[in-house]
Amino acid sequence: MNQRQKQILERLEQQGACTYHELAALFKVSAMTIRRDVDELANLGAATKTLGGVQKALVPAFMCETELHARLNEQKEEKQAIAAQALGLLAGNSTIFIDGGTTCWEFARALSKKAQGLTVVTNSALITLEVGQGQANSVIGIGGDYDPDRMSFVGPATEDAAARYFLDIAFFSTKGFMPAEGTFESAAPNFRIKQIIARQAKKVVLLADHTKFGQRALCKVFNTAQIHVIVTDSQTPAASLAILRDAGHEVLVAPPRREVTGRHENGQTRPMEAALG
Amino acid sequence: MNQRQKQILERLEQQGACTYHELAALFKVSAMTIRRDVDELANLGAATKTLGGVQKALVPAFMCETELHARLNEQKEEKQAIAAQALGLLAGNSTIFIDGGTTCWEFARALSKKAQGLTVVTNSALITLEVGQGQANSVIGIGGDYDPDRMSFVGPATEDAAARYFLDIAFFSTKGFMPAEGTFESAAPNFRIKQIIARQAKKVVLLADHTKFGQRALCKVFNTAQIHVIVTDSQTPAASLAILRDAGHEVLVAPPRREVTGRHENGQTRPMEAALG
DNA sequence: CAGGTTTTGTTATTTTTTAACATTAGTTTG
DNA sequence: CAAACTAATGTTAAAAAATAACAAAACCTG
Repeated sequence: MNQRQKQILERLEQQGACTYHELAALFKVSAMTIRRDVDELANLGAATKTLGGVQKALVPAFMCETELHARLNEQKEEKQAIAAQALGLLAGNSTIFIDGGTTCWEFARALSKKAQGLTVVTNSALITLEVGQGQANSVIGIGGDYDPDRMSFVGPATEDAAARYFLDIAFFSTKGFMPAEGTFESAAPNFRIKQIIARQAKKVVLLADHTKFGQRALCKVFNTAQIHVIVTDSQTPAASLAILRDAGHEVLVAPPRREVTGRHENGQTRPMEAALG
Repeated sequence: MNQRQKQILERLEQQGACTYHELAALFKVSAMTIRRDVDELANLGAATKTLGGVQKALVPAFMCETELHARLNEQKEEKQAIAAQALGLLAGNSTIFIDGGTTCWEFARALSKKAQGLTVVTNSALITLEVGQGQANSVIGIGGDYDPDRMSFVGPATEDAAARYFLDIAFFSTKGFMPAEGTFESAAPNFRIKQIIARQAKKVVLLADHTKFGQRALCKVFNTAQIHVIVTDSQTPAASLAILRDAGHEVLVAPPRREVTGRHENGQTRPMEAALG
């Protein structure tokens, strides 16, 4: 990124938007040059093109550039398939817990569109917003110290608050899952909350796509024995499934999802660029 | 919003982006009609215009179509001016509370850019995200029953959690403010939380633009005597200010914000629209 | 300094946007 | 029920912007 581009961004930060003409005059270069600068900035996601100019990037202020945002899109297909499958476990009027992981986020999205009448407890701010916005289900948020990287609440206050709730079903995602051992997380903050919730839930469900299988991480959260149902996708090795079924666990395998029909195949993350054949 | 517009949004939800031609063919109407539909959607913030078409709004999917979203833009200038002014009340390393109103949201936005090292307690999910994302300040969220209309947590669990925190400064917004009486809210849910927090804060600050003055609403929250500082904008009648100052309150009046220099005078919230003299 | 590369400027072409007006459909009202 | 009005849609022409392709300048680098 050249000097001029940096200055353009600075200006955007103050003004919000500029026309090409304005910038061309300001830097005493041709509009075409500005145009090229802006093209790059837009490609970087640092700014947004408008009709005759540029604008401050309007990506959702939160969840931009976060590492979470990237994770949200990994194995998206599988996660959606798992989410759809897990929906089948819900009965009307249940009280459920949804964990803050990315697989659970897909589950929450699916749920907020399809399910209704549920009471959803969560320590994830993202899931609170997602489910709450749907209006069809009520949400109870567990507060505490906010962890922006996970967009969820952690810490002692969260643990205290979690202890209030006794639920029908608790849905968890995980960093890693060894069928013969249990689930693993890479960081301590949220593992205690998970344990508290699981202990007070009638049914514990684990949502884990095939990439989670065989992965260990820093700390162990659940023994496999604590988990009643495992939902995974079709790419999980049969051997793993067998171990779980032999041990008496209910295992749901989500079928691969159907192809999308439309022609727009790209990822759609930035304006402009669109038409102009 | 007409039927076609709703369908456009649905399609965007799936595809991410469409061209005008595509939509015109799909609905068997002229491109001009689609264009007009999209213009409206873009104005609502429900979608984003691109060069030859539309795109899924980059705004957080939640908080669109909500009545809150609309309120966020009312008196935006004044609110920003007030927010900037209120920033001056902050000392380093304070622990503060920020209320869930829209004025407070502007304050949170300003704060997350300018301030650092603060501990911010809030029962607003929006503010949690906003401030948390900035990384410069830590956030403690107060959980409870989630109220999607306000994007904040309310109810007994929230009240219990609120009772844990003793703060240096608490910032509140309000529905209505009668200088000789106090502040008013239209709904009961959040008034108790405000009272609890205010009781435990060393300093209580009210952020209220001129439109709040002289308005009563369903229930009274604070007596004016409970409020230490009032921050308002320059359009508030001098008589009101006098009453407050005579009663010994600190009153800050935010000066009108300087004009933007470029030609882009609008609030920069949506792409396109920009140039084209 | 010659040769190459990168950056910038110019121009012509295509496409989009806009605005103004014409048309149609839909509603109200006498 | 039709006239009169209103709202929605379609059509067209003019203005502006985007793109692409090429020309010129600035900048290395050997």
